[in-house]
Amino acid sequence: MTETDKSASAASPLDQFLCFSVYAAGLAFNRVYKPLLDRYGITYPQYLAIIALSARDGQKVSELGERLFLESNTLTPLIKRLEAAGLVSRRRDEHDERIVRVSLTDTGRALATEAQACIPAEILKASGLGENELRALNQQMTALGASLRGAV
Amino acid sequence: MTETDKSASAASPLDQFLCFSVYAAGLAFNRVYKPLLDRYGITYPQYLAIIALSARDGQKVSELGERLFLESNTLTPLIKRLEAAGLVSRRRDEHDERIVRVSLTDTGRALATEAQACIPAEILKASGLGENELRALNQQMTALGASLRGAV
DNA sequence: AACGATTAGATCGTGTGCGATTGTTATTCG
DNA sequence: CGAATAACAATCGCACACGATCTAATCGTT
Repeated sequence: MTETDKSASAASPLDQFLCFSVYAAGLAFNRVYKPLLDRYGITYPQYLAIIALSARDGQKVSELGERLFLESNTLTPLIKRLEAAGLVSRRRDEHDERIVRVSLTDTGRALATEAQACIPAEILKASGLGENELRALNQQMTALGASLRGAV
Repeated sequence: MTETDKSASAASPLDQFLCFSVYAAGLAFNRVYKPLLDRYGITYPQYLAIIALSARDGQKVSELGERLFLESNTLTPLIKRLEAAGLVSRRRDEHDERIVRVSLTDTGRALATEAQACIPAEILKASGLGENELRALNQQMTALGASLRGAV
């Protein structure tokens, strides 16, 4: 394993970039999840939104956005697709009509439960990591994200 | 710092997902890069493509795709935008007309040089990591991507 | 030479991300 | 009270990602 390793492709300057390995790992995660999620008819970001909703129902769009690091311009259409699929419901807050609260439907909650029961194990296997390694890497990536976000 | 830490948002099941911390770090990288790249009028994926091209000129679209883990359906429009911006040139291989070879123009090469001179230092700073930590994390993410890709 | 099979890239439709703007509903303050 | 302001979600335009399909060029076999 030297700097002239050709196992996958010739050495590339991209190999030196953490941003690139993160980008590429993100693409790879997406591709591993896709066939698993196709069974449920949802996309990977939709899956993340459902996980976030499974923690607490009736979250505001902006709260969901804080958890997912997304804004209404991305979330509104995504949530509407989940609504069209019958997985979530949207309703205006009765005390503040500016706010839209999102909840899982029974179907959505069942999907969240079922998906969380099968998928994580498959991902763990695909990652090639042990549970402890995965947890450690997760912490580092969480910290990295926090640093990058705070660096503005 | 307990499981009820509320510093950013209440604990979320997403916190347990490596895929999510990677996803969120990817979003965060994108947002750190955006103002830096806006000066050059390019996007983050375009920047990665230019870095990949700076290693070797005249790469095939498919070679570029192997480096970036993308396919022609994504790369063709991206490269055409770079061409429209005057940063790369596209020409058919003279021995095999199916192949399109992509090269940096002088402008594109100058941009690659300049961008690589300023940006990595800013990113290192924003990441909150030391050089060694960054290198170690990069290796782990590269390995993770390789595992996920091979797991199909 | 001629045919089908393979390869390379381009194209199309859908779903994110995101900067910028808009519309509507609360809140603040004169 | 009423006008300015702020907050919230929605909308719009553009640029990725990606499955699916298409076209054109080459290769392999006979």
